[in-house]
Amino acid sequence: MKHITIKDVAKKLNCSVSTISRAFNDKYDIRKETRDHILETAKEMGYSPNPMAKSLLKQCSNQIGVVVPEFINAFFPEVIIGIQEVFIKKGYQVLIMQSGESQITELENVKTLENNMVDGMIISLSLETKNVDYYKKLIQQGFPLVFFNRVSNELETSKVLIDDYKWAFFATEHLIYQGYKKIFHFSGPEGLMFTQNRKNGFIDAHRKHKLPIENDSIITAGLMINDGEREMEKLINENNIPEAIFAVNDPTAIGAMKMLKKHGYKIPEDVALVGFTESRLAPLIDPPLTSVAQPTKEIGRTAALLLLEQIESKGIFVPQTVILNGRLNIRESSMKLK
Amino acid sequence: MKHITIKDVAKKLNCSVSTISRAFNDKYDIRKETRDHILETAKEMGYSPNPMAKSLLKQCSNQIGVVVPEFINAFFPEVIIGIQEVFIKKGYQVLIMQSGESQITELENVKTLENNMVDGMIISLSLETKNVDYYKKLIQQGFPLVFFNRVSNELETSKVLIDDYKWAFFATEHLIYQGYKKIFHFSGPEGLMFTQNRKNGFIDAHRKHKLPIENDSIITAGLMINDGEREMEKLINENNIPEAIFAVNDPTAIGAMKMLKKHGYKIPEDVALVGFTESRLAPLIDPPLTSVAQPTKEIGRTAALLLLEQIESKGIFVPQTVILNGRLNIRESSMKLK
DNA sequence: AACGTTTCCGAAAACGTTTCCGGAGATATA
DNA sequence: TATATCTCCGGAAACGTTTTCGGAAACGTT
Repeated sequence: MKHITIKDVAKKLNCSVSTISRAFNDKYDIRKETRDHILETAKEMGYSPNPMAKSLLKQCSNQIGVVVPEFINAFFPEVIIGIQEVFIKKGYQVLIMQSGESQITELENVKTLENNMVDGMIISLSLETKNVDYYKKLIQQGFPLVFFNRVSNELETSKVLIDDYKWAFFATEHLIYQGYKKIFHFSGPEGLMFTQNRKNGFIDAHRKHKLPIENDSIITAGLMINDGEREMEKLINENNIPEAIFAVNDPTAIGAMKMLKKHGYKIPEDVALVGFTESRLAPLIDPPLTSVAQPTKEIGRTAALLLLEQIESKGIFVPQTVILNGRLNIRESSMKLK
Repeated sequence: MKHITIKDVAKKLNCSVSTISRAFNDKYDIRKETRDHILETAKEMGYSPNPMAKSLLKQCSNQIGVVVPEFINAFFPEVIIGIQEVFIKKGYQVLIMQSGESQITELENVKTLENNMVDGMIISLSLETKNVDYYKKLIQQGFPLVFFNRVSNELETSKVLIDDYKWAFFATEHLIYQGYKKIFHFSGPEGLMFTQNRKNGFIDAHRKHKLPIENDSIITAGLMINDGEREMEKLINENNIPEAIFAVNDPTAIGAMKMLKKHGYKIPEDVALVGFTESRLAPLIDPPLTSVAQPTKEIGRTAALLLLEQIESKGIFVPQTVILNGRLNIRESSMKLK
C-alpha cells in the first residue's frame, strides 16, 4: 500500500533527490548516463512522481474541470468525449461533474474544482443558473473558463455555440418548402438563450416567406419527453392540430410524436415533425425524425482547444466565440408524401 | 488568481497556523470563542483548506475513481449517477474516466487514479481486458476495489451484478410461453462473463421446456447496432428467418429490428424480439421493445456503499457479491397477436 | 601557473496542510 | 505555599515534489 517516493529511489541509488527529479524532468544539467540509469531503476522500482505534490508546488494541477447539467441524454457525454480527446493527449486529466440542472450543485461543483486547483474549466450552465456573479469574479481573477451551448451573454469568456437562430430558421424553412402552412413551435423554458434564438429563427422564417404566425402557434413546452406529450395532448383535446411542428429539441418532438401516434394520427401525413439537437433516437424511431444535428465531439474539441489556448497564454488573451455548423438531417417525419 | 492560504488567515488574526487548523478541524484543544472568531474571519476572507495539501499529508484524497468502458449508452452514466449520490453525500469527490473498451486505456486510467491517491475505485471492465494481474496486485496491497457488471471471477473483490443467467432464462421462457418455437439468440463477444451467462440462460430455458436448439440458432453477433444489422442481414439472405430472437442487449436487438423492417418483415407478427439491459430507446421505438431492465442507479449506489464499507473498515474485510434484481418489461415486440 | 568556464550534482527552501510536542498560564490539590 | 493538573496555543516536522543557489571538479585559455 505504501507508495514509492523519490526518496526511496534516491536512497537506493545513493544520490540526492534533486538528481532524481532532474532525471525525470529532463533538465539540461544532468549527465545522460546518470539520467538513463536513474530512469531505469526507477521504472524497476515502479516509481512515478506524485502528481499531488507536484501540483502543490507548481500551483497548478494539470487537471481541468468539466461541469455539465446532466449526462442522461447523449449530448453532453459526446461533448465530453471530444474534450477528453484533446486534453488527454496533452497530459491533462479531465474531472467531470454534473450539476443536475441545479444552480446550487453547479456552484458547489465549481468551487470543488477550484479548490482542487484545476487549471481551467469548461462549463455548460444549468437551466436556472444565477451564478453569473461568481463566474464574473472568477473571470476577473483571470481564471480560465470556457462555456458551451448553455452560455450567458453577460460573461466575457470564450464560448462554443452553434447558430441556433440560423438552424431553427432553416428547419422551419424546410417545413415551409414542403408546403406546410399551419406550423407550430414547441418552445423551451424562457430565459435560456437557445430557447430565444430558436424561437426567433422560427418567427423570422415565417416573416421571410410572408406566412402569418397565429397567436397560439408558439407554445412554451419544456425540454423533456413528457413536456412534448403534455402539450400535444392539450392540442388534441382542443382539436387544434397543426400541419407541422418544429420542436425546440428532440425529446419534445418525440413526446409529441408519441401522443399523436397514440391518438391515431399518421406522421408525416397528418402532422410533420422536426426536432433539434439530434439524439441517437432520431434515426431509430418510427418514423425517423428530422432534426438539426450538432457536431457534439467537435464542440468538445473546440472548447478544449480554446481553454488550452487561454491556459497557455498566461496573461493577455482575447475571448473568442466559435460558432460551429450544424446540419439538418431530413428524414421521413417531415417529408410531405404526394 | 492567488489563493488564500491558512497563513494569510493566521497573519490577519495574529495567531499561528496550527490554531487555524484546529479551528477548522474541530479539535478539542481550542477555545470555542477563538474557533468561532477564526471561522468567521476565514469565511469573510474566502478561505477554504487546500485539499491537495491535505491529501499529501494524510496520504489519502477523499476522492474515489470510476472507470467505465464508455458513456455513449445510457447504462453507465446512470450507474455513475447512483455512485455520485452516495459519495457526494459523504464528502467524497468522484473522478470519472472512460476506457473506450480498450484494455490499455483502462490500465492507464487506473494508474492515473492511483497516482492521484484515490481512496478506492469502482470499475467495469473493458471488453478485452487482460489487466487481471494488475488488479490482483492492487487487491493484494489492500487497495479498495469494487467491480460491477463487467467483472472477472479471477478477482476476489466486492462485486455488483444482476443475475444475467436468470433473466436471460426468463426472457427466453417468455418467448416460449408466447408459443414461439424457432428462437434464435444473438450473442455477445466470447470471453465476457455476461455473454456466457445470458447464453446459458437461453439454452437452459430451452432444456426446461424440452425444445431442441438448432445448431445455428446461437449466433455470435456483438454488442452494437450494426452487429445486429449485419447478422440479421445474413439470415435474411440465407432465408433463415426465426420466429423470435433473444438478443444479448438492446442495440443488437434494435439493429436486427431495423434490418427486418427494411426488408418488410412485421414485428412481432413475423419475428418477435427481446433485448437486454433496457435502453432508453426500448419503449420509444416502433414497436416498443421487450427488454430486461437493470436497476442502474441502484447498481451504482450499491457499488458505492460496498466501496465505502471497505474504505472505512481499514483492514479486515470480506468481499461481497451483491446480485440485484432485474425486471422483464414486456412490450409489443414480443407479444404474439392472435 | 593562475584564472575563467563549463558540467554536473547536493543542500535547502518552498508549496499548504495537520499533528506531535512542549510550554505558559490558570486552576485545583495537598 | 508548593505542586500537580488542565486548558489553550505556538513551533516545527512531515507529506513528495521542483527549483534556486552554490560548489566541486574538470577543462580551456592566457
